[in-house]
Amino acid sequence: VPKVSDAHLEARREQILDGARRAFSRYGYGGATIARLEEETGLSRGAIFNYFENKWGLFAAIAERDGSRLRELAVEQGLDALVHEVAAENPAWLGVHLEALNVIRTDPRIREATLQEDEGSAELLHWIEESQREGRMRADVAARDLARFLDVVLNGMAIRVTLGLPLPIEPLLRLVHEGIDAK
Amino acid sequence: VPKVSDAHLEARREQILDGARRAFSRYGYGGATIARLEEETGLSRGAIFNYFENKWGLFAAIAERDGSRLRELAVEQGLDALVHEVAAENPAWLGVHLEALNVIRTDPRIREATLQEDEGSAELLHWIEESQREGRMRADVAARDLARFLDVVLNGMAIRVTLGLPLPIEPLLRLVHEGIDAK
Amino acid sequence: VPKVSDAHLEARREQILDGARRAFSRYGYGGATIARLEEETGLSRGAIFNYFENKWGLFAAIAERDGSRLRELAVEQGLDALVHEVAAENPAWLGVHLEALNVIRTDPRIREATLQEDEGSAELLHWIEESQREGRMRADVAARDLARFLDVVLNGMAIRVTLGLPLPIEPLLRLVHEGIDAK
Amino acid sequence: VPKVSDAHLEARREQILDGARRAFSRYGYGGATIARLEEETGLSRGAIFNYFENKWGLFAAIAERDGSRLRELAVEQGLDALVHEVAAENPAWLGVHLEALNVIRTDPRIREATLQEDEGSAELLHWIEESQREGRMRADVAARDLARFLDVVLNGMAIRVTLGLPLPIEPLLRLVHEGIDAK
DNA sequence: ACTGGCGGGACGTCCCGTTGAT
DNA sequence: ATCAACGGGACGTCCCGCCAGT
Repeated sequence: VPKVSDAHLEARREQILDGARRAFSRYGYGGATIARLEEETGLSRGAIFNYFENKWGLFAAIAERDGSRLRELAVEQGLDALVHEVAAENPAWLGVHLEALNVIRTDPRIREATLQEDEGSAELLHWIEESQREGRMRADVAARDLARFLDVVLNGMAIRVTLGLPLPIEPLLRLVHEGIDAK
Repeated sequence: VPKVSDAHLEARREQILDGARRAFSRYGYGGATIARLEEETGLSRGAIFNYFENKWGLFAAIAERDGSRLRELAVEQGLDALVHEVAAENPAWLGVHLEALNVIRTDPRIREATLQEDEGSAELLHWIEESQREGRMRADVAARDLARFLDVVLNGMAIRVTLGLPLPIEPLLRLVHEGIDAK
Repeated sequence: VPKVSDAHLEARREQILDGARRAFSRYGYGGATIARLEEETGLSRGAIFNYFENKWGLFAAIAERDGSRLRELAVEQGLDALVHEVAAENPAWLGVHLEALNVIRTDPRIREATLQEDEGSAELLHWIEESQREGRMRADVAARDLARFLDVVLNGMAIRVTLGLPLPIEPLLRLVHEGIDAK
Repeated sequence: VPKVSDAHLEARREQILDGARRAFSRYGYGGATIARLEEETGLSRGAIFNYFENKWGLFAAIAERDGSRLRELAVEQGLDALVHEVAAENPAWLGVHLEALNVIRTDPRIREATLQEDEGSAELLHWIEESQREGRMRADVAARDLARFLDVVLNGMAIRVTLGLPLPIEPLLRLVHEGIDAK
């Protein structure tokens, strides 16, 4: 018989995830010390590590969700809405997404482990293929390459947003939709 | 009185910068421990800290050079040549460029210090304006916005390259030049 | 007002002592974490600390019983039967006995507290003196010294048994008897 | 080119070994915290772990030497001299010997790793066999069993000595000799 | 009576940068 | 100019025991 309700447990878990997400986003994985995780979650190490194996387990739980959210949201609500929202809010999961890429890039062990896996979500690809069939996206470029282009743009955009640099949303979307060269 | 020639001193300094660049690129700032810097440079702590104040000073010296190289090279040799070269070589300075952005993003003190500064190089802007005047780039979008779009694309591309993910150079360049929507 | 019978309480207490004895014997005092005590007893922290002040109190309760069992059993059932039994079973209390000696030896506070006390059980001494009077043990060596010799042999034997090293029972008993028996 | 002489390095290493030996002997492996190792060696963590991989590496280096010294000294200087010396001095290596046995007994990983190895030194066995051939030790008991008997006695004696309990040297040697000497 | 969520002290380890020796 | 021994701060983790909850 658990001491507290499952709802409470779940709420605590979310509380930890939310606080840790902020900490990881703001300070990066290495910069998010346990002390900062305590501050940001409002809980002690004892509490945090009661829900997660260790710091890496906590980050992994967050990164797994947030790491692909950029592409998922593009599919769900469309490119334009995504860009508008992200640019306006600079959500913490955007920082976690970038931080996850950092860790993959710089930690030798993690790098080997994760790069084996599938690149990107298949859903983005499906969405593009469907858009091509419906005539909304150009079909003379392979869907896979369109997906990679979008990945490039979204990540590049994420960098500017998380750095707090100005992002000209409308012109950028226009360029993405049309191209930069003079006609 | 120096025992060795100035040329020797300069060579040693470059030796350190080169080795450290590899280390910072591969492991990130935090992951590049002094021990790894020693390995990669082939010199000892004493030598390294004789030329640079501390680890941060060494990184700053490298990052200052490499941080803007992406944009500079775009101006110097054109977008296409840059993309081809970067994708093929994955140069160490590319990793340093991304790592510099990481540090700016995650280290509170650095963040405040650097974001005050001018955003990006003025040279990129000049080059774009010139291209617009010469009719090679579209003029119905502000040069500043074109520059930011290029920044987005180049950084996004850098992420893929440094992660070792496939980058479809020709299609990507085509999309950048034209746009993704069906005509 | 207790909700359960005294018999139940006593049974629970024994359950805890038994499980904890196994844990202390296997892992030592420091290695027997509360988590392992929970596993081994099948009860939770709350239950354990409801019956015992703290981890040390639990160990002390066990060690007090088991610490002198070696000598007690020698008196009760004779040396030969004891050696046979111990070598065959490697009982948990044997490990606790050794672990208690360790703790006394290495914990400064415990050391001072326990070494004041009487060395060994008086019963062993009485038994030896009686054996001497009855002509079963040699009388040309002081009973106190015979007791200490037996203590040495029993502890040394305990080390081999708990380590799982082979113990040649019959030859060993023969050598001991040739030392202590009356001619 | 080393900064300091090899003699200095070797002296430092011995200084660390000596201090750590005292700490391990007095407090046991777990009780010998890094802080206590610093106190006892008079050096900092930086110095200690410059010479040894980690705490376990330091202990292993000491234990490997001291773990078998009891049997070695028995061979080298004879049983009687050994017992006299050990009882009078309670040398730190005696505590390390016992502590090594503790660790082997209680640490699951160490246990598996070490119990595979050969039991005891072959030298003790050779010495006994030679003594048997020369008529100084009884030959009607297998040398291997005599060795194990001696192991039992020496370890049991070590416990009493390290605990600070009185050890009646002459009577004890007399009893042991009546067991092992040739008639 | 019993559970287990949680706080927080202490420990081993990592690693930066100083310093004194070549 | 270069080296490597060394001091010491900070971090992640372990884990004891309290107490709120049932």
